[in-house]
Amino acid sequence: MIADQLGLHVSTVSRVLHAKPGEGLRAASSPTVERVRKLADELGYQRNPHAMSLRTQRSNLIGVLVPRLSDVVLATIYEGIEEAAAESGLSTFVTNTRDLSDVQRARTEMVLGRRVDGMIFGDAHADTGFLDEVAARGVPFTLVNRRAGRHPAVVCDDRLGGRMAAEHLLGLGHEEVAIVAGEPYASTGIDRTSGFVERFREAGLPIPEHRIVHSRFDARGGHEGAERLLATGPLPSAIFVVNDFGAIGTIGALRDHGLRVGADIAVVGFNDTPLAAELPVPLTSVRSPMHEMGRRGLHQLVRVLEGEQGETELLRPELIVRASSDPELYAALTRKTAGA
Amino acid sequence: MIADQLGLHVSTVSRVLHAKPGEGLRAASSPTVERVRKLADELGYQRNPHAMSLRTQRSNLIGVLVPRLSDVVLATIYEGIEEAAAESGLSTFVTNTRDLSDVQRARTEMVLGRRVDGMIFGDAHADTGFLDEVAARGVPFTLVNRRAGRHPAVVCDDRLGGRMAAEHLLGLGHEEVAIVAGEPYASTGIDRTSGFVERFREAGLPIPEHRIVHSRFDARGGHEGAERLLATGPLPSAIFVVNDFGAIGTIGALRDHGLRVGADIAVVGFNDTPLAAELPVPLTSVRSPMHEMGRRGLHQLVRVLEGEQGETELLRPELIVRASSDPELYAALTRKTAGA
DNA sequence: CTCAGTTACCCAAACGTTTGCGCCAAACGT
DNA sequence: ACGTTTGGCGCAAACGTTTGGGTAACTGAG
Repeated sequence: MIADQLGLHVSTVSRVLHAKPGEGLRAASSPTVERVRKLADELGYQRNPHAMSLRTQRSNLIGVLVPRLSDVVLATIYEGIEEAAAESGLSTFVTNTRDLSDVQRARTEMVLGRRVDGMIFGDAHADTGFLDEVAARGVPFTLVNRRAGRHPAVVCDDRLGGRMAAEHLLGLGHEEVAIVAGEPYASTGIDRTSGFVERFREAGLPIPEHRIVHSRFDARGGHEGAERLLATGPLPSAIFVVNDFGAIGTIGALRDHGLRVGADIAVVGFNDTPLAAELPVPLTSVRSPMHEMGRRGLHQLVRVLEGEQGETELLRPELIVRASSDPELYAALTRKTAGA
Repeated sequence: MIADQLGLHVSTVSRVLHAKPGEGLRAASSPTVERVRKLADELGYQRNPHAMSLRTQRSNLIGVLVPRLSDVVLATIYEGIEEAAAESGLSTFVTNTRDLSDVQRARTEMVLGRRVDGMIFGDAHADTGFLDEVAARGVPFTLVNRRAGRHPAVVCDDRLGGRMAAEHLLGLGHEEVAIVAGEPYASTGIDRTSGFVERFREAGLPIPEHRIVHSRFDARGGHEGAERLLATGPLPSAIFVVNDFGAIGTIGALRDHGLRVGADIAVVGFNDTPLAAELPVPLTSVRSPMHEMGRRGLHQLVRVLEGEQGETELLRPELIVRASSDPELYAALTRKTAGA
């Protein structure tokens, strides 16, 4: 640090530059403080984070694991995390695990090897074995996107979201419905499905097993899931797909089968991704506050780092009705097209 | 390091553990080497990266700036970067700049403050002022996604991609075409547009100014761009949108105007995002090798870090024809629907 | 004038590595 | 038997901070 080339000791400079306003009052005399501050930003001084981390055993780094960043849902959540982290003076480290357990393990070790202060998992599996281990090692972490076990998590109230979708379709008179349920290890898919199923059961319309198929979370997954659904038994009048990308794939499959979404069959997605509204037949979707989820997740982690108990938060979803399920909106849409 | 609690000096252990195979032969005797190695992974030893970075002045960290990670194009490029980085023993630090110059500056300082070894910019602006400054400061970096000035960059051959789109539409007999050209500061939009324009000019069909509108790169941007296009003058028979998300927005706008994509008007996008194929009317798109672009970008940076000269690479695009522009494919599509 | 109580600093250890240098002993050459 | 090489390792400095513990000089009370 060249800053002590104005005759001061490095420790004095350190105190001046990094004393918390609450404590460092007796750091130095105000003239010295001025001199130091001045020279510091004249030289564009930035403290060396490695030296600091080494000394303080704190890196101000946090590691984030997600299944795929190219999934807009996770990317948006991560944007929230990063934004909140920056506000708290933390930096984040994000990496893909493709939802593979061994990659999760490997990347976790990697990230921990970088001496992060804490972690955020966006790719928790329902089988909590791995997370339990991590917790047992004393690593501070929180979950976002998916919950698992009793670990603190910030997620959408997915069960409620599923119920909302069900409520909507029930209100439209649908009785034969099917679900593209996502991966069986993801709480998002599980909870959304069970909320949906639950509401239909309450309405006296239990959904048979073969009307529920699992699938990957991307467009291809939704496509394949829908194909399997269409291959077996009579056509449902509506399909609930637990994520928008999957819904888009499902729409593609329906199109391949000559079915018009919104007219021949209703489709409801989840997350209300920005694309939902722009689709040729706009997609009804349950909106989840993804960005906010990331922000809250980071805040929870900060709490944990401060020694408090992490809490689980359920964020409220909201149903956005569009033409893919609402006959009136669909009619309005085709009216415009016909009029052209 | 507790590992020297078997009687060895820390320096010896250090040598044993991190000698490059090429040189460290005289590090220690093979029995000692064994003992050290054994204890090391018994204890799960991981070297402290902060201490190491402090000592060696190398962090093995690289900073990545992108406009938005929630744009699947950038997210995919980043996945490539991260994958290649992991293979090279590097870790990456990614952050959004929302394409705002002051955020770019601020985040760059932040990232540099973290003492990264180099940077990758995915958000270069055509105005190279900022990048020139960074280069002048001696920061090693490469560009991906967009090129700018003479700085080494790995990008799609966007001009060629634009020509391909033009060629395709010319082949189909289109004469009145329009362009939703993206942000005016992004080389992607600029080059794709100019390639397209160039090819049409060569065919004796210059495209008038008012048929080219700028737009944001997201779905809303494409929507608004198309609206402006539709508000002025006679309808074109085809629209080239410089990115898929924008194309989806454009499709939404066309739908709002009662136009059937593929029948009343052709649309061609760019990037061949996974959604393109799944749209109700599948989208013709110029595929760009996004993942590979990220990988190559990282490799270029590694080269620069090794003191070599960074090179600019143009990756080959590929035209994927689908129903949104091809009458036959569109007919096949509606035939299926009608047949249901 | 003395002495306690500030005020404004400096000192030095410690964080965990890396690395040039040097030392000892064994091996080697003649 | 006596230099010389070399294998195997230890020493200590250095990287840039933070932080508990000083210690002078100054201040004001008695």
